Amino acid sequence: MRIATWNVNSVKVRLPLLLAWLEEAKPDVVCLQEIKCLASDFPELELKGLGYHAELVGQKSYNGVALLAKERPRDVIYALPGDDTDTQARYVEATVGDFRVASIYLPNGNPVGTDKYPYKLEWIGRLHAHAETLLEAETPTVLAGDYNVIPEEEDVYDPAAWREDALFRMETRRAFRSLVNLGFTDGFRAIDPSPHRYTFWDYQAGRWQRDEGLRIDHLLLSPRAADRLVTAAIDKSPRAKDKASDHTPIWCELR
DNA sequence: ATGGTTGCCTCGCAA
Repeated sequence: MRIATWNVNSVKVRLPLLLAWLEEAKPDVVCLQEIKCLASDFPELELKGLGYHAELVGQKSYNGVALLAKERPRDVIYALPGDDTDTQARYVEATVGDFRVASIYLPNGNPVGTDKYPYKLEWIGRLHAHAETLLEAETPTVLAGDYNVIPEEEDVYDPAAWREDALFRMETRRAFRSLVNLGFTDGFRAIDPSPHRYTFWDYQAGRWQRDEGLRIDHLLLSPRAADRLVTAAIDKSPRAKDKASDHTPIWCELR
């Protein structure tokens, strides 16, 4: 089972690239983030044409996550539990085959010093609590998505410049580490330990051309999923194309 | 050099 995650930064704009990549990479499950549209505007028919079922939670202009799967997803939940007042479309989770898979768009949190940052920390706290529940079920689980967290210095081109950013400051990294320490494996890192492997490059200042990026999209594997990990990779090819997202897909193969 | 770009029912905001 090949499971991928990709922040597409508008599914409408990215649809030609997305369809081309699905045909080439043939993932069984794809978690999308920042679809930036209502469910009624989601290109369900085009994706069905390539054999993908879609489960999603949409929102106008911002956020929005989807889960695409060749097998029909079951037992879908459309929000991260723990706060019924949170209306931001950032979480969808379902069972595909014998895996539980979540598509996650964790809040960015910038600028630090506004209410955006405590919202990010609270969101990670809710994810931590929910992850504990998921682990108790002992179903092989993959929490995939844009975490907006740079885990280590080697995951950013200029750690000093990013030290106080919401994606990298110590409080953020500690919260992420605490989530991982519940027993998850960073699926990409388990396969490729080399530094400076990025999943995001800012559109500005020639960051892509200079390979000055961030590793902020992650596949967190529960112990039973990690036991089945065969390989994982970042596919940089979509980032090089015209009309690219600022993120590129990462995927893992689980036997 | 506080630059630069993309996407949003755009004229500011989020990333």
